[in-house]
Amino acid sequence: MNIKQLEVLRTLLATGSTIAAAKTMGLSQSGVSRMLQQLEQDLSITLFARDKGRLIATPEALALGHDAENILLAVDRMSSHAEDLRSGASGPEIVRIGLPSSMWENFAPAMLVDYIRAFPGVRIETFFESTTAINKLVGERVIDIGFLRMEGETGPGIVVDKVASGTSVCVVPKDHPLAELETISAKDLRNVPLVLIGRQRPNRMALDQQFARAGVKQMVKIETHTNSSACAYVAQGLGVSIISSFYANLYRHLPVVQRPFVPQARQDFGLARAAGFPLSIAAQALSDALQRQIQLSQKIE
Amino acid sequence: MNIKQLEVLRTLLATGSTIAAAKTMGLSQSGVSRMLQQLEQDLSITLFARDKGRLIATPEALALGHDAENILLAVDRMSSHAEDLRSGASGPEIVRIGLPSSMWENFAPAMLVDYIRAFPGVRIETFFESTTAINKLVGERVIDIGFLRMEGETGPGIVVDKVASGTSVCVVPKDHPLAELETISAKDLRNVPLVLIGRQRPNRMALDQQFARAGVKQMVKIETHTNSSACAYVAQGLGVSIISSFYANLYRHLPVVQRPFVPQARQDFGLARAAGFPLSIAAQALSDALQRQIQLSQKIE
DNA sequence: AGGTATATGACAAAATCGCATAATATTGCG
DNA sequence: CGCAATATTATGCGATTTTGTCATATACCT
Repeated sequence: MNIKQLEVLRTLLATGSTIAAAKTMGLSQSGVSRMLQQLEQDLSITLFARDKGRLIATPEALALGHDAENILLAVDRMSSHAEDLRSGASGPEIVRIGLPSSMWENFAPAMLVDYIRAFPGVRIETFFESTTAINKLVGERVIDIGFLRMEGETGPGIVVDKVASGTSVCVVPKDHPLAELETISAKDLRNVPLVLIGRQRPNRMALDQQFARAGVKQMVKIETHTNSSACAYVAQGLGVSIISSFYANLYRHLPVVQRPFVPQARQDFGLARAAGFPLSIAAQALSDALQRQIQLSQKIE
Repeated sequence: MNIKQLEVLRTLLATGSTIAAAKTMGLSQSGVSRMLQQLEQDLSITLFARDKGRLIATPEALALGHDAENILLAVDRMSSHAEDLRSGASGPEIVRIGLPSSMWENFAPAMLVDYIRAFPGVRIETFFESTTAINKLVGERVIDIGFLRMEGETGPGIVVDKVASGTSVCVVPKDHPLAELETISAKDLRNVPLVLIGRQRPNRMALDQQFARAGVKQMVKIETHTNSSACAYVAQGLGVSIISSFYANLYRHLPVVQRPFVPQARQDFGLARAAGFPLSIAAQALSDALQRQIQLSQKIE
């Protein structure tokens, strides 16, 4: 598979014939025909039916044509990006911080109130993203410092300092029968509607295995991808969820309670920055403010 | 530029040398070296500095390496998609919906409570993403339906039906002097700390121009990228923000008020789905539940 | 019969790739 | 300090593969 072949697929879908596609692409008709055949061979799938000497797009062609479009758009973006980098642009000094989406309502505002008191002139940019995205954006120097879950591997050229930890807890509505238990295990969740996050992520797979070992089939009602939405769904009675106590502590204001989910898994959280690039004074101070806010948010009342 | 070259870039960033990259990729060292040179020539940019006979990644390499990764991931997805199409694989039916991050706390849970009452057996997956990301994910068939701002262009092969609208409002803390005004204009925001979103997006650029035309320099204290964090920052007294009334209505529970920001811009919001693929009954019902929840959220009390 | 469209044989040009080697730098040891 | 060993990138060269065109065969429709 190569980029020219994907352009052929896109153009064939748009024009309907090899002759028209050839004209559009500045190639010979036979060249287009060969490239189509080569792409079909590479993908081991028939993209166009040959019906009485004419090409008819198969449903597979339509489906994969979209994938091809995505690839070609990504290629265009890369080319544009390269051009932007060549021409260069710069702005005033700011500090850019990446945080999980769970932190926008209370944690981040409180942290910034604290920070801005001491650094009134600094301009802040906040990104609420997933751990994976923050990892990437720190590596790309789009973000100066980023709070993320430590899940083993970070990108190349990134340093992560551990700043917090948590353990797995089950979050249930305040008035739920399960709220009366001291601890909750997979066995307690038989036939209980679940709201789960992190599908296909390592911690989620470990959780799935805990259920499997307990011989309990998960009754997943809602999959989502943020701790915040999981807590909100629990508060609304849509099910119970299993997340880290670190995040659960950020949602004490919701009508939910948390119980240790046994056996408990541990989660570590860190602050990521690019290796080899010392933080500016402003950025280091924001890092300090973040850690003060972590202390406050995890304090047991 | 070709796919093999992008793999070379990715592998070089990961391994640091042509010898290691060659080993990883099953190529010769000289082949890797040539492909890197060819890619640099194609992009007209230096990706690696040659420092004493060794390659040192430039910032450009790190930035473009992310683009390359996106392309390669898209290629992998296409290959996997082709394989799925060949094998005719299918799983349990679920509905996957994309929503802005602003909706996780109240809107989404309420919508799902409503929906699940009528469709108890359907499994839901929620993605809280930006308009751009939702656009992409709908196009890639990762998301079945996605709520997004209508900003002119959607991806190819996507249909967007308008389902809501809003106007620009200034969100200020309840007890702020500006709360006493009936309407707020750029002139009223001279020397007022601002919390703004959507930097480099079209609507934000239009807003910037409004300030420029009024001769008012923006005192941007915080840049962020979600309506929810903007409202939270305003509630904490970190500044005032200008967002759509549609989103402001989702945060009436915060100690903030909204005033028309004049001259008022209008925003349209739509529900996106893939063109040519009719929604399943379950997906259509979720679309209906979303629109009912929109009616409820925008009701004036 | 003429027009339209795709597929294929033959061939040339371009690109890819590996081998061998040159050039440069670092490291360890006497 | 000098030298050998090792590590790394870049380049000349040749073989192989891929790309792409020309000419033409084949099929279908009017």
